Amino acid sequence: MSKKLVIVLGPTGVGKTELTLQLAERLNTEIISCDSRQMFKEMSIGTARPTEAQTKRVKHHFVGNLSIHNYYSCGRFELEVLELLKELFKTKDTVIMTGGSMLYIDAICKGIDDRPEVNQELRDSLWARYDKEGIDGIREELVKLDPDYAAQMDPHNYKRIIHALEICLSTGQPYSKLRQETKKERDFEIVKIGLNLPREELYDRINKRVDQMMEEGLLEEAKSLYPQRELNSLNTVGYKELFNYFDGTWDYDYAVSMIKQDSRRYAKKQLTWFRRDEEIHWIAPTDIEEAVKISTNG
RNA sequence: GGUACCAUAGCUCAGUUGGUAGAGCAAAGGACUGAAAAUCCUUGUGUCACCGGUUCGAUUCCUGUUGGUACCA
Repeated sequence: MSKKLVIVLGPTGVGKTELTLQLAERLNTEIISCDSRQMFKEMSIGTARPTEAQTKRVKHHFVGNLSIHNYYSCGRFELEVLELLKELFKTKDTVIMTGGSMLYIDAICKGIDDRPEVNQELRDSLWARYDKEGIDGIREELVKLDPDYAAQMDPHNYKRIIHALEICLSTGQPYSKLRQETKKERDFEIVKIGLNLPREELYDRINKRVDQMMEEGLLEEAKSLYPQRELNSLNTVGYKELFNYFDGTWDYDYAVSMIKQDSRRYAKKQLTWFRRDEEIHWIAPTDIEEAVKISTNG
């Protein structure tokens, strides 16, 4: 019998956690989280990480397994998940993955190019150059080192320019040479279930969930992480807004309203990404029977 | 009750010396292969409060009405 990975995806706050728990119990299997922020053990309330009660119901992987100081990437995620799946498929026919990190989902489904990991010193020096010379300076450098990529990419997106330069400079060849973007074949079946709600209802849920996070103590959690606010892992909705409050640049009510707004925008961005994926079976977040049916018929 | 000012996009406001209007924010749409909850791009038709008047033509000027703000009673 062929092995199957069921991926439950959808925008933030739609109700993935609860449906996935029920689904895992019905299929007697485990859950792999596909969430680039729930991995950090220091960030619990603001990432709506599954509670202890929930992780006791079903075993979860990639939740609270990293520190905010750790470097991580979707490339590592691909390798580690494939490794884990090999183990899990020894005893399970079906494994569930859930989360909303679009690129991470793609890394598992389609694979990602082999590419060297970034050297921190090189990265720091390129950022320093960007600060000093602005986007024109780094773009000109990319035009020299990889004119093909420079011509096709978004010329305003400094993060992509910097990353392309990192690859050019560390490998000695143009970044575009390493961009294969070929889909990798998997030796297991993949089924995607998408959860969605009418936009207004989704936004209402998101707003209420932010209020709930504040009641649960997000302010204290963010306060304790404030000294490390420069870390990339903390460039995260729910934390970065409160850092502005601690700075004194925003007042409390405004910061909370911005967490809501940024969460809504994130949900919209996720939906934009998922919309073009025709493999997704869209269902209502409460429709567990349909989820079971899709998972078992495949 | 009197006087003055205001009423334009979902919000805050600009503007048209009379030829039916534009910014910021919100919102929507989109891009996307290693820091992705990141980063970046695109999008502004709205009875210009309502009823009349003047005018070839009124959102703009005038009368009145309604609502708001301030001051005076």
